[in-house]
Amino acid sequence: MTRQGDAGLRESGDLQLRRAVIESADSLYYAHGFHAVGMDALRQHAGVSLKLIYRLFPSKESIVLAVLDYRHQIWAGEVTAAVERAESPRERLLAIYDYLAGWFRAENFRGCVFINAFGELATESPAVAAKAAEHKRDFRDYMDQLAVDAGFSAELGDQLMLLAEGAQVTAAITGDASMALKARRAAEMLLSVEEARPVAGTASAL
Amino acid sequence: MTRQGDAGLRESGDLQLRRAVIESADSLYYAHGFHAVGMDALRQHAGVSLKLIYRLFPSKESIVLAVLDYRHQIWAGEVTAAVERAESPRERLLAIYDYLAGWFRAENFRGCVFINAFGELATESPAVAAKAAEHKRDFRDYMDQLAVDAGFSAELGDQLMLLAEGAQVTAAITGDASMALKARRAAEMLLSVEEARPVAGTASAL
DNA sequence: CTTGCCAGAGAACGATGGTTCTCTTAGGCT
DNA sequence: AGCCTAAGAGAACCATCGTTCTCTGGCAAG
Repeated sequence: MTRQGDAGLRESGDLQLRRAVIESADSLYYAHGFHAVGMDALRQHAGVSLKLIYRLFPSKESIVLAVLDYRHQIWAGEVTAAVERAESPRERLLAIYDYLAGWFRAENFRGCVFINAFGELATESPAVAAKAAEHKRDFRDYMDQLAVDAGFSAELGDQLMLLAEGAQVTAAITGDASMALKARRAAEMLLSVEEARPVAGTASAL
Repeated sequence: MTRQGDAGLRESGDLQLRRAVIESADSLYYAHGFHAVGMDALRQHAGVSLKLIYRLFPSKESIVLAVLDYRHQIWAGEVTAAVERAESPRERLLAIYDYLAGWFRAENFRGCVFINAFGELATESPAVAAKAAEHKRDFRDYMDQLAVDAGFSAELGDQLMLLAEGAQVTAAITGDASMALKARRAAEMLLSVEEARPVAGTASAL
């Protein structure tokens, strides 16, 4: 950990530091909003110097983008894990709502960070707007794939996604965690409709 | 329009001015975000002096709250009008999605101002957070009432509301206006389920 | 031990925010 | 006509932001 020329160790140290800064930024930004958390608050919470932060990131915007990447990975990992835990194709499609129910009840729940980031930063940062759009499209594609894999239409995946998004905003704004359950029951009804009238040309034909 | 003591005329003039400022603020805040629009930009767009603005409103926050009130009235009026235009109880429940479809296609569409305001200002302004919550609860109550009036359960109203909210955020972030139609088709399926199995203790029993 | 480099702490800087103040001017009343 | 009020324009004020710079101290190499 000594020589300047030792690129390997320096790089790995930087990666650890980056992660520490990102995790600090993540919790602060999520709790208080992006504008409300200045670089000084981040420096203090992360316990590093401003100089170091600006060696790791060229600007605050790049930290925000890194946080969004970080959150996307966490979200994708946890959602995938919840789905994998489900025991039937039908339960795989409904697992998202149980995951949301647990999340909504967390005491630090403040809605979807991508929706919040879009509302707060989209006009001043096209990069943030693009990241939010990418995240939502990714989630939509995932639900579509899940639906198709279970023998339903891709459109049903879209509909399940809309219910999940609606539950997230409504739970965040009104503070009503029961929205996850309401969304789940709506999803169950949608599944029952397509089960009664199966879609042509899907995996169910195999 | 002359004397200072003429409280009546002074008041009515102030009301007109208030409305002009609120309308300017509304279009600017919606287009660019709340933080991004300073008092000077508002002064310029509204064509009035800063001094006048601060005589009409004690602070920027109060302007934001006034804008939210203004938007809520517009939303409620337009949604109600769209619902009244529908010709069957079933169509009354679905009218919201056609209204959303038209809105999403507007070139200045940037999502629900209450969701955006919540994401941007909730942490620094409890009053804004409360207004957003009030708006969403009002919409939910309205959909619940519509559902009950049409002989469905109030929970179906909640579900229709979640679909509408999901469509708003998803359309705003991804720019995909077809979300309104997807939400409508999901809503139609939910209606068909409850139609097949009517709910006890509703208006249909009368 | 001396020298030189690097990181940390925090001041400094320029921009911008919301809010207030000053100065000027126009107009109605006695 | 002359004053008094009020309004407009915009500078001033103070805080805070993101970003950069300076100063200082410690540690490794020679």
